[in-house]
Amino acid sequence: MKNITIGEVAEQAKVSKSTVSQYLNKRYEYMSEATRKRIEAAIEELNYHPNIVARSLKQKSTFTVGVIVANILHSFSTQILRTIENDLNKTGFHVIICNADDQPEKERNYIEMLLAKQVDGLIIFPTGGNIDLYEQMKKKNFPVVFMDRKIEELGIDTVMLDNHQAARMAISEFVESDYTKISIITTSIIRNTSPRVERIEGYKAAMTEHGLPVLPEYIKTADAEDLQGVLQELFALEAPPEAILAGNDIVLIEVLKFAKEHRLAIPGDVAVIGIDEVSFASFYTPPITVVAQPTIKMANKATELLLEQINSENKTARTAIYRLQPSLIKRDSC
Amino acid sequence: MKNITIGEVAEQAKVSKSTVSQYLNKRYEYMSEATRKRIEAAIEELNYHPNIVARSLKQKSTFTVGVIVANILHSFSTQILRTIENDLNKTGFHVIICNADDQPEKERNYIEMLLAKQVDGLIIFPTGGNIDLYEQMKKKNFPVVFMDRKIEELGIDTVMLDNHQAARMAISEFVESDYTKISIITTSIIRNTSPRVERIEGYKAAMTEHGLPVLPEYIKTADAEDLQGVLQELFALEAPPEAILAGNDIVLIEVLKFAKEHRLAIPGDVAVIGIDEVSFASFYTPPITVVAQPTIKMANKATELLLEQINSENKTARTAIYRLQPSLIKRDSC
DNA sequence: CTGTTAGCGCGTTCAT
DNA sequence: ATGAACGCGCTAACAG
Repeated sequence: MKNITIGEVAEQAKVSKSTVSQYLNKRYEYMSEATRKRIEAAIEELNYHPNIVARSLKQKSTFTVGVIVANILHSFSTQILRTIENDLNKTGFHVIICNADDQPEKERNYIEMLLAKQVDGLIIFPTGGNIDLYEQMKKKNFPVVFMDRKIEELGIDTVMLDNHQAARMAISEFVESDYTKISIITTSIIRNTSPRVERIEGYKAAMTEHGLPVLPEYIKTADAEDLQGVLQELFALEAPPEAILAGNDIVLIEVLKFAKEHRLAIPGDVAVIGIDEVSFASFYTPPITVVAQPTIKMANKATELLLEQINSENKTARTAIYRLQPSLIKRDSC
Repeated sequence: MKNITIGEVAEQAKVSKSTVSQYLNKRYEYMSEATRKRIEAAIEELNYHPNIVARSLKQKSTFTVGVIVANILHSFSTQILRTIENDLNKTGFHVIICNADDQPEKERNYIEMLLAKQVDGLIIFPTGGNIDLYEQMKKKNFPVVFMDRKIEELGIDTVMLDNHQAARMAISEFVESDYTKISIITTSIIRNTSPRVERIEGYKAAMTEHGLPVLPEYIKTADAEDLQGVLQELFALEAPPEAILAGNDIVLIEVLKFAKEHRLAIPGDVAVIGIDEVSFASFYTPPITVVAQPTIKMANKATELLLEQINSENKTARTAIYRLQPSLIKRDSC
């Protein structure tokens, strides 16, 4: 019923605890063949498994990292999560997944709990609402990497999309197809998260470059539940947009719903490009053109950076923001 | 740089460690207002946070549970995961997520590691390949609940869909629309997982009830990458099916791809019903009829059962299989 | 009300 | 080659 300990193994094998410990840590150099066999047998017989918690207490390493996503509803998050989990497990780490739900208070809680649990590192999609905590970890040299969003002036490794480029690619694509009335819609969160801001900036820059006017009424931001209303407004305009850039998968879905309900032909009545690849893009009618994030590469990079931090003693770790390039997947919605 | 301990707080506050411990555990009944304040101040000043690992070592509880999904690629898994995480976090538990990738060896590894890490309980989508481990946990009275798949004769709490009913609902729907040549396609895994088997059984039973022949060539099972081939075969038949029941979201996607590529009109050339709700079902062209699993309820039930087990000392826990009912979401693909 | 003491399970010198 | 003893950070009697 109860868990057996190293002591009981030692007893069973007629040796001392430390000898068993040696064995467990594969330091059998100074150990007779005979005792080794005995220990092996004892472990087998008792079905002994070392208590990692106790080991962690001593060794200061739990082989566990925490991942805090801003919002688990985005397909982007789950894709990233999937490959982080995969990468990290290969290295023998477990990952505790937490969903901050875009709420800084939740994020704060998670960070504190995870630190108290002595995780070896953290990958965070920061809400931006806990600068003090971020700074504290940075100062303590605790392994952290940010994903998707950057927090300026903090010097924390960050991997994110080249959002400017993502917006540009989409706009160029629209322009090539001779659309000029182009709208961008993003989901809003209270804080000005960098992806949202940057995508809008990129949109503006690209529009200007193409000699197109930047009209505020074409730039929309709303919570998921208000998206239909926003779309109503957009199409009630005197000059409704001919093309919509959906800032993420959730927006894209709402746009497609709207188009369906209002019998707007894509791309006839309105062209659409989404940021973030979605499961149905390739076989939708029409197939949806999309600017895809290199989620696998991003996740790989993040775990790589984190492991580097975890395994390096030197505090002179140079930090950087890694911007990965999006790719346009041309299909027929534009 | 280093973490501060309860000892340093005690020192700072001029009391003993145990008094600080009392304070931390909110047992300030027998503590002078003054010392309480001092401790509070010391904690604040030192920015002290208790080391949960050390606490766990003593208390035998890590407030962490592990969830091992069979295959994280299924939307069903991620939906379940999402609400388990949510439910459990409300109760102060963290969740370590592992993806067994349908490989029993991986599952075995995860179970052993998680147990060694002293998690308080496990929710498993069992591969079925580690009966000995399951039995062992059961015997030790270790909190476990199975999700989605049952392992017979083990007496472990299990929450799963009424798969028979799911298949029946779909078949009835097809029959009501006068389809008679009905095929079912599922993804295969080496082991005979119960959902797959039960859905096929349900299909057969329903077909028979409706006086329809059960044709082996209409019952297909394949890995995701072979699904297109299977569909080829199906439509190369002398009497190709008029309707397809897709056993899960992955199959559904492949069916829709196939239909698109081969210009098969839905439901004109082939009617389709999927098991598992998908993000695009409601606004696809045509909107896809689907048998949805009550994922939220299932996850709620699982965490409820797990917490019950964790919080109960009595080993007379009666166990059961909880079958939740699917619901048909009628749309236009059939 | 507060301090002393003794573990929790394991790893690590330091002797032997 | 092996064992005794101590410490990791915290909790829990038990004194006082």
